[in-house]
Amino acid sequence: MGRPPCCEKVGIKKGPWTPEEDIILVSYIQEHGPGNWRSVPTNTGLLRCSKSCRLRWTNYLRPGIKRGNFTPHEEGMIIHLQALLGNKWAAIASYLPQRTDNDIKNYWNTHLKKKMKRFQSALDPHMASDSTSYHEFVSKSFSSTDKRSLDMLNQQQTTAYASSTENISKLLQGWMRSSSSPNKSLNINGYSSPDHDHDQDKLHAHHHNNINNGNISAATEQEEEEGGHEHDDLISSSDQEFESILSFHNLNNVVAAYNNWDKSANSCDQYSSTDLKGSQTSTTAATTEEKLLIHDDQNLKQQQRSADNNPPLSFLEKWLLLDETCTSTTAQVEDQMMEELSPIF
DNA sequence: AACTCAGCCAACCGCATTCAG
DNA sequence: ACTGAATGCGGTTGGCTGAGT
Repeated sequence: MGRPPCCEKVGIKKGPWTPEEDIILVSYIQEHGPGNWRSVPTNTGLLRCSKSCRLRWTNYLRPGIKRGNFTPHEEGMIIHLQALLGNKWAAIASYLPQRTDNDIKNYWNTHLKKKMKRFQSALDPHMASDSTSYHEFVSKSFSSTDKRSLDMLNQQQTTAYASSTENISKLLQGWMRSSSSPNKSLNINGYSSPDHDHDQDKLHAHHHNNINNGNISAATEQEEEEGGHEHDDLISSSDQEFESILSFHNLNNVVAAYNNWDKSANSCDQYSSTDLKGSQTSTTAATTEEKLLIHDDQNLKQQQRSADNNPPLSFLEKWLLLDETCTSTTAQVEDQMMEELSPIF
């Protein structure tokens, strides 16, 4: 016969997780590692279904998850990947390891889809003649070479847990806060670090400045050339930003920027590697996370080795890979990128 | 101050695939 | 080889929150 049932339907708790439950789950996974979800509710005493435990871990408690404040860079990646892969959120999330598929899916449904709609409706009068949808438009911007690049990238990388214990410490801090101030809402969103959010806001604002400082995309240019000013009002600033994200037309600038960027990416790789080593030595307990860290370091080295044996990466690969291996200095690199790629972003 | 409404997001549901027995 | 549970994944929903009236 098959396996015994994973969990009984009766006595299973549903709804939002409490900080106490989170702590129980996190400490169990720290001890035993993620996986074997069936045994989690039994061994922890949590009145949750194994499925619920796995979801809670992967979507919220897993270390290294970045929450909220999607950067324009991430937006661009999501838009391109969605155009390429469709609603394969797990596949898209594999290129953005700091984001969960649920997070990306939510962000797409609540923000990007609307932007797309506005963008499309603003462009429609021009697109109507050749029935080009935004999907086709984006796909055209994204060459078949890039599709191959994505496949290559998928083979090269393994999904890696980020090296920080940020989430767990936030969890503990949030729990301490909520314990000491019972009136305070136990809203799990409260775990997010205000400093982090602040930095993200600054970064976001910076990107917006760069974007809004006069980058006219191909579509807008086309409109101007055709004297289609009647739709100017329809294209909001966010649409312009959006078009900028989609536009890969100024390839000369891309190549120039890429050459410079390549250097920063290399130094960044070193950075992340030493970061990992540093964090390994600084922790004393041999936690599961440490094991994952060591695993990650090995993966990183393996990636670097395999990269040495492979042909030069395309611009897109660098873009994507950089985001994977260099999260600690993403802000710096993005700033540099935004300056260098100003005609595009 | 009270109410309504829309936006957002965590979590659930159900289907498809994988895999243990 | 077969069965059925475990797992993965995408779609959907319920409840919270803040803005508007």
